[in-house]
Amino acid sequence: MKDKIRKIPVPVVQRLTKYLVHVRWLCEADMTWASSERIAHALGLTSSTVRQDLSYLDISGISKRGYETMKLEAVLRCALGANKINRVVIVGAGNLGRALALHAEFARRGFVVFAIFDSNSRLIGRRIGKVAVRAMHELGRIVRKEKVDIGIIAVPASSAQAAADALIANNVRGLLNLTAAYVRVPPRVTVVDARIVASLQELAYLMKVNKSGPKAGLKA
Amino acid sequence: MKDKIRKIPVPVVQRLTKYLVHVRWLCEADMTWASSERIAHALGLTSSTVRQDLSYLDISGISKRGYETMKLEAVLRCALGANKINRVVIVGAGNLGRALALHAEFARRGFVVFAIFDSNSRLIGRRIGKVAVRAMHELGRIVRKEKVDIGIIAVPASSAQAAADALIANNVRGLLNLTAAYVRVPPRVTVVDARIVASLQELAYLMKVNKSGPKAGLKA
DNA sequence: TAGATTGTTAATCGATTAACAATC
DNA sequence: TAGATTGTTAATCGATTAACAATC
Repeated sequence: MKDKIRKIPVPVVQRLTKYLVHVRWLCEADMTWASSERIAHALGLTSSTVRQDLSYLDISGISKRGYETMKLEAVLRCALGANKINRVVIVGAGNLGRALALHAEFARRGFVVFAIFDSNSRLIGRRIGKVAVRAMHELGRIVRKEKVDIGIIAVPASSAQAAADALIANNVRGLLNLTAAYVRVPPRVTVVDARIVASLQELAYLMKVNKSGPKAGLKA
Repeated sequence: MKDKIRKIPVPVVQRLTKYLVHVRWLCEADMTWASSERIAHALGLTSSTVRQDLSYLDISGISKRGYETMKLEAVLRCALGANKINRVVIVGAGNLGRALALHAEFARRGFVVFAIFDSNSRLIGRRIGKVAVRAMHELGRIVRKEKVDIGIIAVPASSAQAAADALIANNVRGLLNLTAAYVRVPPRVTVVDARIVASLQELAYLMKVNKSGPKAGLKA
């Protein structure tokens, strides 16, 4: 049982999100124990990687049994901050922005969408699930009032930096960038890119390479 | 001028997609030359990384000037296979699937959506942009007829594996997985995950760490 | 020419894998 | 007990950064 909370490397954090999904499923299926080998197999990893990763968490496994799934789920949620409610706004009410606003998975994982903004006046007022599209000039007021931490950027790439700047000016501390653009931010702000077209391009490249050269592309 | 085409590491491929976006913009702005230092600065990288990355491509820069943007765009497109048209289908006509089917950026980047499938009979026949939602039992016929290479999985996580299996059985060689589920595939098939909720969780974690400890989270 | 910038090699840094003693 | 499985250390592997001679 380790107690120092070491800073977890990014690749490990990315895998922890996968463990959480899988372990949640194991719990639902009433599996009370899971060995590193079984988890690894289920997610295309090695047991060594799994044990190394879980060693960042405040949990101990037991020889011959493995890890207790309920406890593992709890410590994963805790480490990832998945217990906390994260207050989110979406900028851009195009197809993607609207889809995300309606995405039930978000709320289920603790990401609550408080508002969606767009600069197109024809969209203003339109209801998207529980929220209505608002004008950009309302962004500051609402973000501050609702104490929003996270902004999702779903505007055209050419407006991405402007959207980021508006969010940052109103104390948003994290951005999820869905555009192809690179977004500059000050050090206190964290950005994660989730660029679907870039992922498709990566896929196309890997497929090209995989054509003759065997060995699958298990990644991300 | 190197001519051997080395296999490009995944982190490099991911950056190449960013260079392509940026260089396209430089071309449009009539910048004919760009140094590694300028590119690096624009994308939050070091010039060393940029030069190292570009050394995988069939291009030479010139001292004191840098790289010719038009030529760089061309070799990037070529290396990533971005000249080729990629034939795509989407499985799942929920909010996310529909948004992607309408996403103009796809077509512009050479990813043409040939069909969208759903198991919900109430959605069948509904038009989404240029395509209509089809029943799952039509998937095999259409994927084969249109020689589709790539399947985008936008179904609920619990159906992800079934969707993948259906696609793979019909010779699709690449999958973009938008669900939280882990998808098993044979070695000839390549998978890239683009899980938005996982990205949000990663963001939430990095924000937590970034709270006190300074030094920005520039990543992905 | 002098100075800027490339291309590449070597050094550093970090992540993954292997191995194995401890333990249930 | 014997065998399975953990936790951790050490070895390997790969990616990033630094440095610098070559060159325009």
